[in-house]
This record gives sequence, C-alpha cells and structure tokens, in this order.
Amino acid sequence: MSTTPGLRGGIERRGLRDHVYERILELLLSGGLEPGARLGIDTIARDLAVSPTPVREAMVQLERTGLVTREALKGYRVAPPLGAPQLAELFDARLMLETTATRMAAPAGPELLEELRHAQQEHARAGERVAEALAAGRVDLQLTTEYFAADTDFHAVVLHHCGNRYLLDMSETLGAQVHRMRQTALRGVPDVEEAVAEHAAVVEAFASGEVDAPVAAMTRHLRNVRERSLRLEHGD
Amino acid sequence: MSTTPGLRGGIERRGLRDHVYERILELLLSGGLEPGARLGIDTIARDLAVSPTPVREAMVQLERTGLVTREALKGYRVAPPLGAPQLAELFDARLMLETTATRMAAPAGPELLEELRHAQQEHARAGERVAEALAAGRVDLQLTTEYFAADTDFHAVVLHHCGNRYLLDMSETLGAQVHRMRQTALRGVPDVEEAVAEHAAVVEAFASGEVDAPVAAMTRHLRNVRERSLRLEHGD
DNA sequence: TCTTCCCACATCCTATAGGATCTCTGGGTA
DNA sequence: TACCCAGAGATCCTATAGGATGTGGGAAGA
Repeated sequence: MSTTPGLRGGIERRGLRDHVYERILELLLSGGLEPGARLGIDTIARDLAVSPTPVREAMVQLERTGLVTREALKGYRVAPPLGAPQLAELFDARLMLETTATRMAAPAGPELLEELRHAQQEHARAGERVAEALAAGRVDLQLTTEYFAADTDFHAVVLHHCGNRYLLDMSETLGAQVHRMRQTALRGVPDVEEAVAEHAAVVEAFASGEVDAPVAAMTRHLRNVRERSLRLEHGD
Repeated sequence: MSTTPGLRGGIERRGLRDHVYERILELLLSGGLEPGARLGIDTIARDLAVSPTPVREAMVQLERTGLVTREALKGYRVAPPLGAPQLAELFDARLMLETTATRMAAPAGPELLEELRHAQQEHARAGERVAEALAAGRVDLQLTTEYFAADTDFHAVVLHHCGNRYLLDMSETLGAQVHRMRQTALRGVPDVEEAVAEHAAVVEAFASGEVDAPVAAMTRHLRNVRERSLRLEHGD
C-alpha cells in the first residue's frame, strides 16, 4: 500500500472521548442546565449511545476546566454559579493576563494588525445586529451568543500573538470561567457601544506603533468592563 | 512483557483514581523516566495491580499538566524536554504571575510574614546542607530535591496569600513545568548563596510595610534566576 | 408525632473480554 | 542493496457485567 504524495498527514485522528468531550462542553456552555444538576455517567452514555468509559474520561477533562465538580462515589454535577468574590478575582486575573500579553505583542506586526482589524470588524457587526434587535424590542439569544463569541475572538487575537504558549493556555482555561460569568452575571444584553469603541481604541493604539499605548488602551477597556459588569451586578 | 521501573507493588483499594494519579505523578517528578518513554496503560495497570480504567482516568488528568503527551490510538508518552524558547516563555510567565501576586499580597499581614520567615529559614537550612555536601565533593540527589522543594514552598507562600484562586491555580499548573525545567536545564547544583540572599531580601521588603519594595525585590530575584539559569544552560 | 432503623433501588466504581489499530520482523522483488 | 509487503504480536479503545457505595421511602418504637 503506497502512500500518495500530498495526502500524508493532515487528518487528525481523534478518539471517541474527544467527541464526547466536545458534546458535553457544548451542552454546558449553551447554558441549558441549571447549576448543581446531576451529570450521571450512565445517563449521558445512553443519550450519546456510547459506553461509560469515554464519558468518564471526558468528565475528568471537564473537571479540570472548573465547569463540573466531582464528589467521590457520588458523581458529577454542574458547577455552582460564580460568587461575587470569584467574579472580582476573575477580572483581576484577566487584567493581568491580557495587559501582559498586550505588552508582549506590542509593537504590532502587520499580521497582528490585520487579524485585529478583522476581528474588530466582526465584533462591530455583531454589535450592530444586537443593537438592532434590541431596538426592535427583541432579545435574541442567538445574536447575543455570536456577539460574545466575536468579543472573545478579538481578545484571543492578542493572546495568540504574544508569543507565550503558557499565557495562551492560561487564557483558554480562564475562558470557560468567563463564559460562565456571562451566563450568570450578565443576563441582559451588554453595553455594545462602549465595548466596540474601546476595542477600536485598542486597534488604533496598536496601529500607532507605540509600545505603551496598547497596554494603556487594553487596561482602560478591561477596567471599564469590570465597572459596567459590577454595576449591572449590583442592581438595575 | 516489560514492567515500568518504580511502579512495582500494589496500591490501596480506596480512592483508586487519585492514588494512581499520585503514584504516576510521583514517578514522573522523580525523573526516573526518559522523555519520550512509553507509558502503556496495561503495563501500568499490571504494575499497580489495578484495572486499566482508573489508570486511564489518571492519564487524562496528567495530560492537562503537560507532563505527558497523548496520541490517539498510539498511547501516552513522557513529554519531551523543554526547549530554549519554552524555557524563556516559562520564565516570563512566572515573572508575570509572581510579581502580580506579590503586588496583591503587599502590604503583608502578620500571618504572611510569619509563614514567609519560616519558609525562608527552611530554604536557608536546605541550602546549607547542599553547600556542605558540595564542599565535601558529593552531589546528593536527595538534598538537592529537598532544596528545590523548599524553594518552591517559599514562592508558594506568596501565591497562597495573594487572595486570587485563579492565580494560585495557574501557578500550580506551571509548577509541573518548572519542575521539569529543573530536571532538564539544571543538571548540577544551583547557586545556593544568591538565591538565599535574594529570598531574604524579599522577606525584608515585605517586612518594611511598603507596597513597591516587595514587588521590586521579587522581580529582581526572578530576573536573576533567569540570568543564572540561561548562563548555566549555554555552557559550563 | 417524631425519631430511628432497615431494606430496596439507583448510581458509581472496578474488572474482564473482544474488536480495531499500530509496530516490528522477516521474506520477496526490482 | 534498497524497497515493498505480509503476518504475528502487542497495545489501545470500547463494550458489557458484577461488586460496592450512596440514597430514599416505609415501618417500628418511643
């Protein structure tokens, strides 16, 4: 059996547990389950038409992300919602990670600028759609989800260009928590206009070629996000 | 039918998954295995006298720490040694984490000061023992391991008092990599005197009650560690 | 009426078996 | 000599079964 040139590699072989992991992760991030709900091994295995073994492996993996909790001999449960102190700590951790990554990524090369502008445009477009729906009196869950995804992508661009894999790993680990925060703390639609404007400021700062400007812009943005979130948290 | 060295003998039948995880982690951190060595599920299960299922779960957990790598349908292997770029990135990540934690922990309360002084004494004592052995011409692996543990404990004290669980988690995740670095990059005995002196400076800075002084001392210490490590890395 | 005990059910945890895949060795051919 | 191929052995992956543990309801006693 000879190998055809051009077809070698490229196909990532994945075990069954990876598919199971993605399915459960998807289910958790969709927010369809209440915190504290039981996640029975056998039940999930039946629903997915697989054996308990790959489900068990996926649950171990999920446990490391903080999305599920495990109690020995009692099974897995959806993790409880984030409390106020955890929320504050999460913001601090993000601030540290992203400002450091910004400092490392500056001054920006043409590739970073290109991706950043693209992500910024996508974010702005998603923001417009949310604003339109909001003006029409609708609160579209689908659009809100896409908006949050665009926001996450924008920040991910910087992390991907900081040149440090450990920072990227940490950011992705925190990502699940951030997502959880948005589900619990921010029930309504966020402050689209401010966020878009601040993202644009970050892009401009990167484009200026300076080193300190992007860090300052990103710091300002994250601090503002924290302020607005906590204000929304306290009361309406 | 080969057996993995260091894994002979059974294990207690209570809390199997966690026990298996600890045993394998211990084995990996002891440095008894070469990077790239195969970690067969069935082999380990036989050596530990358990079934493959808990071993499999432990391996998933270990995969998240970066100590082992997995290839679908091909099994697990001991992670390859850290290259020069990963080493540099690791130092940067540590610098970010620990300086931020120091800033959050300052000014120090009496509890932090107490623990810090205790850890510093332990570190100094371990350093003396290493220096004595070195003067006698011996390079005691046991003493060196204890010295590194004391060093890790010292830094862990600050992380435990920074008041941010996410920073602590990140630090513990990086801990495994740091340990790996010491095994690969620092074959010989480190610079005991400088490290002890710099730790003492950190303690003093915390004791001064100022806010900026501890951050400066910690930054200086970590930068020096990096310098010395890279110098030791380049040539003898 | 409240507390305590006991038993049946559900679930988790572990062990064993079988199918699928990879690796390696040996022989054949250009 | 170098390359290709085939088959056996070992290993991984998944499925199924049985033992161990936690949970909830009902009955007996104070």
